[in-house]
Amino acid sequence: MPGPRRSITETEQAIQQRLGGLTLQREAMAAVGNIHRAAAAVRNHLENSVLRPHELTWTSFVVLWVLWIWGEAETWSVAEEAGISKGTLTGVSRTLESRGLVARSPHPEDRRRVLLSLTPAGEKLMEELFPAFNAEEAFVSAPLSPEQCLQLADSLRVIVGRLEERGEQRRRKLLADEDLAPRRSGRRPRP
Amino acid sequence: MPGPRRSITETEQAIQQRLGGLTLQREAMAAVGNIHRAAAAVRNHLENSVLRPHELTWTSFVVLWVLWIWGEAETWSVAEEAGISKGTLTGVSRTLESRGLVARSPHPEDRRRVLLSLTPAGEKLMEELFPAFNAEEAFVSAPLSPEQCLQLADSLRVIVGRLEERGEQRRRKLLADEDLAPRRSGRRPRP
DNA sequence: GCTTTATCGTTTGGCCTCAAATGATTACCT
DNA sequence: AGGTAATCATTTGAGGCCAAACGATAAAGC
Repeated sequence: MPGPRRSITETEQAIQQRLGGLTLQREAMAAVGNIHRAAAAVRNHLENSVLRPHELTWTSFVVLWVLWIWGEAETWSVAEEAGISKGTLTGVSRTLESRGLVARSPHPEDRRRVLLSLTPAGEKLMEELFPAFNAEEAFVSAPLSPEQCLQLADSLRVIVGRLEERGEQRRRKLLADEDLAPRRSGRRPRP
Repeated sequence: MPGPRRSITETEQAIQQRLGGLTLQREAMAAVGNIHRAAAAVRNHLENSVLRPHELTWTSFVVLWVLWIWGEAETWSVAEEAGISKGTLTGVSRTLESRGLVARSPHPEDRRRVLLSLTPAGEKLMEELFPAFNAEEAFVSAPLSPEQCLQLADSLRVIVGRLEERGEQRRRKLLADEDLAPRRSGRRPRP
C-alpha cells in the first residue's frame, strides 16, 4: 500500500541528497523548481474550484481575461498576451465563440486580420467570475503578507523580464552549432 | 502593422486601470499572475534550449528527473511527483520506454503495480543533461542574488504547502452546493 | 501593372492532458 | 471459501499545445 504523498519539503531534501556530489546552482534550482510546482498547484486549484462550474479551462479563462483587460484586440496580440501560440488561439477562440462569449470581427483595413472582443455575455461572465477567481488567488497566498506577495511578484517579474530581453539571444547562442532534427510532430511538407 | 509585444510591466499597468473600480486583492493577483507568466517563460526557454536537441518534451524531462532523484518508484508516485495524472504518465512512460530511457518492471508482491526506473542510457542522459539544465536555471535567475532566490523559493513553497494542506478542503467547501455538469470530455459509460 | 516578398489567421500532425470507465488483482468480511 | 469492496495501471474521448505548412491578402520592388 502506498504511503502518503511526499511533501514539497521532502522532495527538496531528496534533491539535496541525490545531487550531493555535484556542484550546481542550488538556489536557482530551488527557485525554478518551485515556480513550476506552485504554478501547477495553483492552476489545478483554480480549475477545480472557480472554473469548473462554468466549464472553462484555464486557457479559455486566460483568453477571456486578456480580452477583458485589453478590450478588443487582434488575435496576434491576444495569443501573445495569453501565452499561447496563434494556432492554439484559433481553436480556443472558436470554442469561446460557439459559446457566445467571444465575438470575431474583420479588421477594417486588412482582410487578413481578425479582431476579437468579449460579447455582452462574456463581459457579464467575467464580472461575475473575476471576484471569485481573485478570492482564490487570495486564498492560495494567504500565508504571505501583502509585502511578501509584492516581493514575490517582483522577483518573478525580474525573471520574466530577463527572458523577454535576453532569452532569444541566449537560445541562439546555445543552439548555434547544434544540428537540430526536425520536430517529431508538426505538419509535413506536401510530397 | 502590429507594434512590439507588450512587456510584463505594461500588462500590469493595464490591469490596474481595468480594475480601478473594483476592490480586490491586488497583491495576491500580482503574485499569482506572475507565477504563471514566469513558469511559462522558463518552460519555453528550457524546452527550446537544452531539451530540444535531445527531442525531449518538458513532461518527459520531468519524469526522467523524478526517476533520477528518487530512483526506482511506482507509477503512482512518479505521476504525483511529476505533477501529472497517472493516465498521462502511462503515455509518457511508454514513449520513454520505447526510446530505451526508462524500464518498467512488475512489483514483486502486487501484480497490479508497476515499477519504473531509469535504464543505464537514461542515467547517462540525465548526467549529461542536468548540468546544462541547471545552467539555464541559473541563467534565468541570474539577476537575483542567491538570497533572493532562496526567498523566492521559500514564498513559493509556502503557497504549495498551503494547497497541499488545505486545497482539497477548500474546494469541497466551494463546490458543496454546486451541481456540477459532467465533464465535456472524458470516457463515456458503456450503453 | 506585374512580380516577388512579407505577414496575416488557419490547418495539420503528433504529443500532452485530464477525469471517468474499465479490467485485473488484492484486501476485506463473514 | 466465497462474495464484495477497494485499488492498481490502462484505456478512452475530447480538448489543449506547438511549430511548420499553407492559402489569402497586402506591401515592396521594378
